[in-house]
Order: sequence, then C-alpha cells, then structure tokens
Amino acid sequence: MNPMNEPTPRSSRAQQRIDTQERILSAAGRLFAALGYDRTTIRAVAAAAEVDAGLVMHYFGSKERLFAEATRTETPLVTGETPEEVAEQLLGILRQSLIEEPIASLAALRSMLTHPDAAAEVGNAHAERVKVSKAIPGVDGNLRAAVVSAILIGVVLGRHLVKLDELADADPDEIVELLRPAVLSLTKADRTE
Amino acid sequence: MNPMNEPTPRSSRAQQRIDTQERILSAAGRLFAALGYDRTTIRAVAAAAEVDAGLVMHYFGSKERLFAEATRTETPLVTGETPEEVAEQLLGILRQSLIEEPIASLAALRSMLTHPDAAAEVGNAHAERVKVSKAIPGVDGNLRAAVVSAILIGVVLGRHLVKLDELADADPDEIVELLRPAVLSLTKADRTE
DNA sequence: TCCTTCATTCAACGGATGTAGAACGGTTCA
DNA sequence: TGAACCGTTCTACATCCGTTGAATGAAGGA
Repeated sequence: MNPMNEPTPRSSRAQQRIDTQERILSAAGRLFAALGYDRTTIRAVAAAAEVDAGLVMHYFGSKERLFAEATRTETPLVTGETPEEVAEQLLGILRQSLIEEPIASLAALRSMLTHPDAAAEVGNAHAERVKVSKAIPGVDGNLRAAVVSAILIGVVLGRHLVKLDELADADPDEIVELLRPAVLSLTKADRTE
Repeated sequence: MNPMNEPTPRSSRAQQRIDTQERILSAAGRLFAALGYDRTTIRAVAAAAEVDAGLVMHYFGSKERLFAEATRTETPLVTGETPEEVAEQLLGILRQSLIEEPIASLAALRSMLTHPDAAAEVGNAHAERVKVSKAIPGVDGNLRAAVVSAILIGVVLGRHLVKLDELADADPDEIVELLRPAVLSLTKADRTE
C-alpha cells in the first residue's frame, strides 16, 4: 500500500486530529483545575485550544465526558507491608504532589465539592489508599487510613488550590518532614483499645 | 406612644419582615452548604424559603451579598499559651465541628474552590488560627500552624462534604483521639533545625 | 480528475440565571 | 375613612450555557 516505511504521511489528517484532541484535553485540564467544573465553559476550553466549541462536542460528546477524560489519572499504588513502609510511601506521594502540580488531580479536587463525578473520582483515589489499611494495625485501621487521606487532601488543597500563603511558599521537603510524625502516629497503632 | 409595655404589636409588619429574612438566610445557608455558590440559585433559595425570587433581591441586593450574610460566622479564638494548650483548643474546635455541622462554615468551605470571596473567608479563619503561631515555637511556627489548619480543613471536609464513609460514620471523639498525637507533634517544636 | 471523507466552523435553539421594575394588596396611622 | 407605606409577587429582559445540525473546504483515494 505504501512503498516506503512510512505507513502514514506525517502531518496527515489522522495526526492533526490527534494533535487537536490533545490540545483540547490540555486546555480542558488547565481550566478545570483553575476554575472547577461549573465555571469552566466548553466555549472557554475551545477558545484556549484555538478551536470552535462545536469541535469539542464533536470529539468528546459532552462536557461530562470531556471532564472524565481530562481528569483521568492513575493513582500510585501503596504496597508497603509494615506501618513504617506505608507511611514513607504516602509521604512520597505527598512530596511529589507538592513539588509538581498534578493538573488532572487538581482538576478533580477543585470540582469535588460541586460535581458528583469529581467527588467519586477523589473517593476512588481515597479508597485505593484505604486498602493499605490491611497494613495499618488495630481495629480502627480503616478510620486511620481515612484520616491520613483527609490530611493529604487538606495539605495538597491548601498548597495548590486555596494557596494558603505559608503552605504555598514552603519547601516541599520541609512540609513532608513536619508531617512525618503525624502520619507515622496514624499508621502505627500505638493506642491501647 | 403605646400605652402598654408592648412597644410593637406582635406579628407586626417589622416582625414579619425579620422572620422572612431569617427564613431566607436559613434556606440560603443550607443550600450554599449543600450545593456551593454556583449551583445555588436565587430562585431555589426563594422556593426553599417559600418566597418569590424578587424578594430575596429586594432584601439582600445581590447573590453576592446574600452569600456574604449567609456565611458570616465568628471564628473561635485560640488563646492558649503553651503548645499543649494550643493543641487542646484546636482539637476542641475540631471536635465541635465534627459533632454538629457548622452550616455557615460548610457553605464557605464548599464554595472556597470556586468562589473567590469564599476562599477569602476560609483564608481569614485560617489566618486567625495562624496567629497562634506565637505560641508555637521554632523558626517554622507559621508553617506548622498552616499545616495544622490544612489538616483540620481536610478532616472536616472529608466528614461533612466529601463524606468519606469511614470519616462520616466514625465517633467524633475517636477521630479527635487519633489526631491528638498528630496535632501535638506539630504544635511542639520537637525538631532540631 | 472526480468523488468521497472528514476536520472544522457557523448559526441557532431551548433553557436557566441574575436582576430590574411595575403592580398588587394588606397594614399602619392621621 | 382615606391615604401613604411596604411586604410581596409578577413579568420581563439580557446574557450565558450546553448542545445540535447544516455548511465549508481541504485532503485522500480511485
């Protein structure tokens, strides 16, 4: 079909389609993270991607599906066995989330309070973390995991979205160091029940 | 002017006006807390208060001002001198916020990610808490106070708004107990810098 | 070259929202 | 009683939104 080893010509129609879709997804992610689901309009996404609003609908079908695609993210696994290992892995995830802004996650976070799907997405990431409760001893392992989850959400939210001055300006490692004893106190069952 | 010791007749026009305004404010608080600023419409508030939408405008001027009035709340002061006292007072505030749903605060919390004014309101409550940093020793007192603030926000948010199952169902006192060492580790400067 | 395909744009609709102003009807007071 | 007041409702406007379907024009294949 094609004599050369180039199955499709560069900059073909298919390629341009992919490029445009990526441009739309990127713009959508940025806007959803900055404004949340409701305040982000399809028209604004289209404008940011330098495209007509109808094209966004044509590719993604609805604002709902666009949001789902723009916020899709793989949650890092927590596989530690001991409470100390679990704590370190959670702190590692936190550290990474403090250093770089995880756009897709931030988009879900900012929308979780007003958009059910976003809340479900955040809930899933949280549930993934709760599964480590097998490694958190005590009858209240699940509750401990949930509290840690809430803490991580609160800190990331305070730094990137609410932008509490002290949190936004601080050195990520310093925050992690401050939180180490807190997280450790929750992953280790040091309470007699 | 009035021969009896009843300066204004009960159920007078003034009284009815006050009643209606309170009914509107109550409905607004509940809706803002449940749906956030954007998804709460003036028409919905009016319907919940069994009143016409125009009346809400007549009394509060704009949705903006209605929100400001509905979310006005006095933040409890933290006056402790020692790190331990500060920790206990913060835990007490948390406990109270876990037991009963602080409607006005929840309204501000749910809207903080999409509405600038709400974010400012939350920021103020946070700043009030940061002032305790005078009682938190160490060069990083401010940062420590901010981290505690973020933790409290995260936990209250997780319980009342995101409704993470484990947090929503748990006994408030149990959550407070779990967080005590975490908060203590942050109010006490136990790190050598 | 001609026809098909398809990425993209254009124009429009139906609905919802914040807000403004006129109108109504009971209350208050001289 | 009669007139002013005011709590309340009704109607309407301008805007913005998600979404749709037709139109356009360039690229790809026969």
